[in-house]
Amino acid sequence: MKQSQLFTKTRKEAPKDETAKNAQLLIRAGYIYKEMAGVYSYLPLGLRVMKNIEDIIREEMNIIGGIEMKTSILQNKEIWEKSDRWNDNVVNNWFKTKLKNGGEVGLSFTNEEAYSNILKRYINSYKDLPIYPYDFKEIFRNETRSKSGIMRGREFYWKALYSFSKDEAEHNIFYEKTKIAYQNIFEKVGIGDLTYLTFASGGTFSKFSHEFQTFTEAGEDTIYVDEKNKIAINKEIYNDEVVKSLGLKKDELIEKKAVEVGNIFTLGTKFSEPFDLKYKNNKGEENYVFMGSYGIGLGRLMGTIVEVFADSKGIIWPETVAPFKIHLLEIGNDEKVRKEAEIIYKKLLDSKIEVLYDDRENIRAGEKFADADLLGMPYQIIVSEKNITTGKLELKNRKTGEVKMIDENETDNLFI
RNA sequence: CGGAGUGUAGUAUAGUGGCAGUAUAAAUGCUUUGGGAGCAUUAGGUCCGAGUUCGAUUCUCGGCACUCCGACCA
Repeated sequence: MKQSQLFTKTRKEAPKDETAKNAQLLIRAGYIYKEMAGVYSYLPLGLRVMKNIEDIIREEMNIIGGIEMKTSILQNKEIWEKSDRWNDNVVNNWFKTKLKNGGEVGLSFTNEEAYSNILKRYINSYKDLPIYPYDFKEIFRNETRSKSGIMRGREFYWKALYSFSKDEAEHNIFYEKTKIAYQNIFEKVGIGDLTYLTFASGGTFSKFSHEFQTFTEAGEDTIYVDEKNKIAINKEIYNDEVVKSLGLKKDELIEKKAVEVGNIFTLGTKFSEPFDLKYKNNKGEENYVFMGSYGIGLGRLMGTIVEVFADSKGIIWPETVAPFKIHLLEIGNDEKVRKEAEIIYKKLLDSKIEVLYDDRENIRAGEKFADADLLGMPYQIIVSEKNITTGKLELKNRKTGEVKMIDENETDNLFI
């Protein structure tokens, strides 16, 4: 993409109504636009990051048998009354609205009810199970206080998968698979080393649920970490008994601030009972379906990546999620430079390498460099008069700052 | 939801009961061109409502918005 076609602009100064680093940088760089507290629009660059994250998650979900669908945003009150979660005393952060005929609907706030209700129509026999539907979806929560930029919003985009299994044993097999899938996802988006499987409070059907917590001072959670075994315990359940039951030693645990980027949860029959979600086994006996839920907040994940990698100059995207892999900078107003940059731009496009080409005219070198650092593409290729007279290009690694001089024809195979 | 604070130009900030200033972004011209350039010119602003006052951006009250601390986060 040519940068001259991009309507967003960078800003030097952070907005006064944001203190979270992720929001400050993403707004300054033109990835997101703040609509109101806890509500952000995703601008062209921001959307590209979200889509990259979405693709990584989708791939892993499909590998473990996930099947993508899309549930509605407007939610039927009657369905939520079955699980008693329409009740304001039970759930106090719904966005509810009225239909013209006076009826009430809600903006989807989580997905258990929607899935249980739909799947009841399609699950009859043990032959129908297990199944693992999921969707990517906007979720709305009327938080009394949203904060931390895009890490805790009133409107956010998430992936939620629900597992429908015949029994607990079958459920457990899938549950273990999702742990691996989740760890793969966090590896792929670049925060694997910083992300720990964390034991958190379970529910009726299991002692623990599991969160994936990423170390960052921007996080809202406190966890106790065993770095050797790569597991952690959330402060909310941290006590001697829990430490012991997990085979850990208290004096080997380190306290850390972290953000919950994903969680997996055994639901058991909590929802299949109120929805009367049953199947017949091979003896004709009826049993409740055994459920689990598996969520990842994409905006929160994107914000976490910014928090974790940014430096004083701006954002640093891991290659896998960067809106463009390469930022091609044309330096100086020179016809020869422009022609050379155009050629390289076309070559990169032909090689299917995603490139943002800073073709803006009459912008000084310093400003282009500063913008490129703020925007945070993993590599910058610099074309200038100085470079083309020697037949070389400058390749700069945004993260390390390392600069390599490469031949013009080397661009073909550098980034495959 | 409890507590605290802030609303001034597109953005970031000064300041004042009596003509609202600076930086930056924007527009025009000239110069400049490897780390957010220089000069000149132009355009652009006091969140909304009520009250006090000769006069309110400033003081008072109400509303709205935003931020922070806490609670909540199924």
